[in-house]
Amino acid sequence: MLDLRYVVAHADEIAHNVAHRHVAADVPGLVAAAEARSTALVRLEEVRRVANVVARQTGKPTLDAMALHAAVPEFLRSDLGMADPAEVRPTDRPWLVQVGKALKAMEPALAAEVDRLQAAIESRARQLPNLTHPDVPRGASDEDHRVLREVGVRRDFATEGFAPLDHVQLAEKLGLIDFEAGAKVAGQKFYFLQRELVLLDLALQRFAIDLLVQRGFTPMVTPDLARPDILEGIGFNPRGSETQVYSVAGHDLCLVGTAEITIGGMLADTILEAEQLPIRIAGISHCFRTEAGAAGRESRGLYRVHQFTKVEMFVFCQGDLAQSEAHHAELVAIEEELFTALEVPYRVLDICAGDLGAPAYRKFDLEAWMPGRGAWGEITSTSNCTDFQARRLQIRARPEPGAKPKLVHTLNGTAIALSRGLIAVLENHQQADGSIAMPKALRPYLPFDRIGPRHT
RNA sequence: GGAGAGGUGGCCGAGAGGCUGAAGGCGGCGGUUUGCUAAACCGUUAUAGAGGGUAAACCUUUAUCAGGGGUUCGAAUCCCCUCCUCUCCGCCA
Repeated sequence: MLDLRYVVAHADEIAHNVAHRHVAADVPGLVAAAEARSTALVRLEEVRRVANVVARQTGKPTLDAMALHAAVPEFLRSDLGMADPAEVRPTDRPWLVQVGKALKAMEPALAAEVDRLQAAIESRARQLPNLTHPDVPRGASDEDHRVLREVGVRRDFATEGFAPLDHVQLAEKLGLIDFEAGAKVAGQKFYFLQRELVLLDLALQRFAIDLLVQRGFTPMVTPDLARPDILEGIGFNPRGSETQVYSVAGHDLCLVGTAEITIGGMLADTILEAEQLPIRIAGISHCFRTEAGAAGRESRGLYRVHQFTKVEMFVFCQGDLAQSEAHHAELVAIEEELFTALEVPYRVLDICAGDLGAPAYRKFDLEAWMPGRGAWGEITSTSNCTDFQARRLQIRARPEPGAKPKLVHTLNGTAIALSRGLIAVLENHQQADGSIAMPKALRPYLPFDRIGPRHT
């Protein structure tokens, strides 16, 4: 969520940003509603103020006729029978009660008007995405992302003398994934990991966690469910037909799509001290996604599934762009270090404005080369959300001891997703004999250095 | 799932229709005293919003005692609903 006062004061800039991001939002309507609300609110507060004065006077008179008359603004006097000071009876209890009743009767309509305008403001404000980093490329399609660099060497399978298989074929041959059983118990896009792949999955988690702990992250295993207001604070929409989020029937809970939700939520409504920051967390969770509207798209194998495990990085830092951008650069660097160590060729993308998602100020994706598809595929994503999430969640920090709290900046990034990360490792390390060599970096975590080959 | 006890300011803890945004204490901040520390004493110390003020200061004001609704001229206090926390029992990994 953006700062409403900023939006009203910079309506043109916001309108440009909305267009840049290819988002539909009614900025003029928002500004008009904000101004109308301000007027209505002043009126409502005046009525309440007078009601308080009259109630106090009824209980224990302290004002004379002139003072009581003076306490009532012009626009209310005739309605209250106080047009002239002579009509004011400051010690006449029944009279005061009548005045109090008259004031009370006015309140609901005024309050309803304020509420109506407030709702109009909020529904429009919710459509607004975060501001955008000036270097973010324009556009809204996959071709509009900027390729920042390409790292690692893609294997030349022709020279090696065999045609690479995709991970589904590899897993089939080696008995590593059972998609049919997954479909039987839970439906399409669920699966059982089996045999060595389970150990590889755990090894990748440990590998990522160990590296992150070295970098000063606190490891955590986080809840897989969260309340809807936490989801909304992070920028997810738990309701509606297009939602990516599963809700639990009979409970006010949702299955999380990422540990970003719970880690961000854990500090909701908190004021942090300067020395507590930055807080850097490495969270392990399961991730659940409905993939509504994604039917048929890149749906083979593990690429797009309803459930996977993920090691997520999350950072809370002071609400200062220089600091959050430095953390953002570090998150990308860590992602690159992980996949370099896993000997997976990748490229880094600066995601274009139209594809950022509402909370992100800037987003970098890593795409791994996936020989089985003969294409790049997204494996990680890291976003600087500046104060967009912190504002709704009310996460603040004092810039220095005793100073007024300021909204923090939040950042998130994938260390490794145990679905696409598995694809990248399996496909890039397949051998001519049908086995899969394990990257050296994982050897300390595995009781074998290759999976297969299997001869049946 | 069953039973009970609770939710008041940064924390503890009073308050049981009207000068209560809330006693008292702790903690924090400022000051006096002091060779330094400590102690003592004095003062001060919620958040969000609105209006005014060029602005910082400041002034006025609204709301907030878990949340929502109700009674009343007036609610932290009375009534209803919801949520949350804790304890015990059951079940379970």
